[in-house]
Amino acid sequence: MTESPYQAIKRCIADGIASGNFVPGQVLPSEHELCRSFGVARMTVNRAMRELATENLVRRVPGVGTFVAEPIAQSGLVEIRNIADEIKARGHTHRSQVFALDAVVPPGSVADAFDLAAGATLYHSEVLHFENDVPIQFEDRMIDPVLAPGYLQQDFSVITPAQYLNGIAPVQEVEHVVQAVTQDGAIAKHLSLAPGEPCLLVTRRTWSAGRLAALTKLYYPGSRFRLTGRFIPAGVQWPPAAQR
Amino acid sequence: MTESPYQAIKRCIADGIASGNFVPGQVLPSEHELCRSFGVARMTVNRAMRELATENLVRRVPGVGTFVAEPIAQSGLVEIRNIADEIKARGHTHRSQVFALDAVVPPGSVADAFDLAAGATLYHSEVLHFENDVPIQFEDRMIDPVLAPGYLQQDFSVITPAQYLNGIAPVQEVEHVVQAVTQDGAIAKHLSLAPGEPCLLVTRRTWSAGRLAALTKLYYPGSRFRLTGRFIPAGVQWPPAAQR
DNA sequence: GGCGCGAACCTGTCTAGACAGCTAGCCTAG
DNA sequence: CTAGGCTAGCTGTCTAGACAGGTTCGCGCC
Repeated sequence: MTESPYQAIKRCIADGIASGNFVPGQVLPSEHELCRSFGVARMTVNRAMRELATENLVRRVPGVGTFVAEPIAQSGLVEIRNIADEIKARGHTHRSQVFALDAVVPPGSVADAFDLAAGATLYHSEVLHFENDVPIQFEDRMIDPVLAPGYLQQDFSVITPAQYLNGIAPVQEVEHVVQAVTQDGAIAKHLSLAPGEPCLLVTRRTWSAGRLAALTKLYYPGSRFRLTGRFIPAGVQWPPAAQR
Repeated sequence: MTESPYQAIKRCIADGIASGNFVPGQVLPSEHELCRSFGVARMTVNRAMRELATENLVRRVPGVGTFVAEPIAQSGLVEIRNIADEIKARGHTHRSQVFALDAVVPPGSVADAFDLAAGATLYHSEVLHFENDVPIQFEDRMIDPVLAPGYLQQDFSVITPAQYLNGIAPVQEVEHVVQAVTQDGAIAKHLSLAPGEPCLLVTRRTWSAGRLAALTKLYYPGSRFRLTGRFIPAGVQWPPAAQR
């Protein structure tokens, strides 16, 4: 799969932003300069930059120039996307650190949710995700061993839990509960939360093969994170467009 | 604000799809034909169609043609439900109090989002909703007067803005941005927030007739509120490759 | 010193033509 | 009748040049 020139330009700029060669707010070379650098027509450069702008990687100001956009982390509310993929899609680097990976006997309420016999164990993991070395998500996951027997043998600093699970147990149904909370203790420390800084807590339940598969708590720093969701209601129909 | 040719072509096709003139799966005119119809160069048509493709309104198959996309089936995590209905569904009583209902000249950023001429006004409302006399949501809404001409004449202590709007302007697309924030001032007072208590801020943008219809900020007290959503992932996208 | 004007530069958009890769359908040779 | 090739049509991409509208900044005039 060979890369077309405009894609090469796009990737080049995106890489420069991801690697920190271009700093947020910095002015980028003008289209004219890029034409000369890459030896292509302006329309080709224009398309690359225009697409970067619609992806919110750069901001363009007519008459002034093109600037590296201030990063605003955001994540899909509706879909379950891999946080690593999302970060990479923004042209940033992803890294994760594993704090726990073990089998535990869950508290009664959790055991009930999983319809678990008393004394049975669940697999449990705690992973902190970084975007450009800034902590962005702390993930606390309980998972049914039956559906993910090899869970404890994974290296979650290489593959994310979501990636691994998606491969072996397709998600059938998902429920999200979103709350605004404050945190102290370990989670606040991991996410570098200022005292009293609000924190988004997303509690996600996923069902697979008709049974509860995982119970995940995702903590996001309130000041550096947004959840977004977009959807199109089914069956919309429009009266003829209003003239202006 | 005058519309550029490629935008006119885009809107024309999009309106055709929205109005049902074009049926999902139907072949659209080729770029060549559109060139002749609109009297423009192929690059102009190409840009319009390419953007429609990235917006998932149409699907393009090289060597074959351009087709109206099948509507994306996904139920909203955050559907637009009426807060009054939700509260009543819980068996509680709903009451609301109107703090503002007026026409305002919005700040520049908001005017831009609405694609508004300078100095033009938007309708604006501020309503506080109570569940069993406990404040549960503060709603700050900006809305395009064109789409809701009678907005200012409504009594929003009787009918909620969402109820009214749903009746006159069906929603085409919705975007939610969820953040955890802290508030002070009027909103904190309305919601009886304790100092430093986190607060869920949902910024909702709704599109109707292909244009931004409303920009709504919903504030929920973090300690007394949860946002929940459930959805079933869309199984298969499209079957073009799966065919043979 | 202050003001206004113009030059230089930037992005946004459009044009007319070109080539490449792909597909579907027809048409011919075996 | 079938297999293979040919062709017409489609999208994807690129070019070289053009104009429009906005901003920045310096220079000259008052």
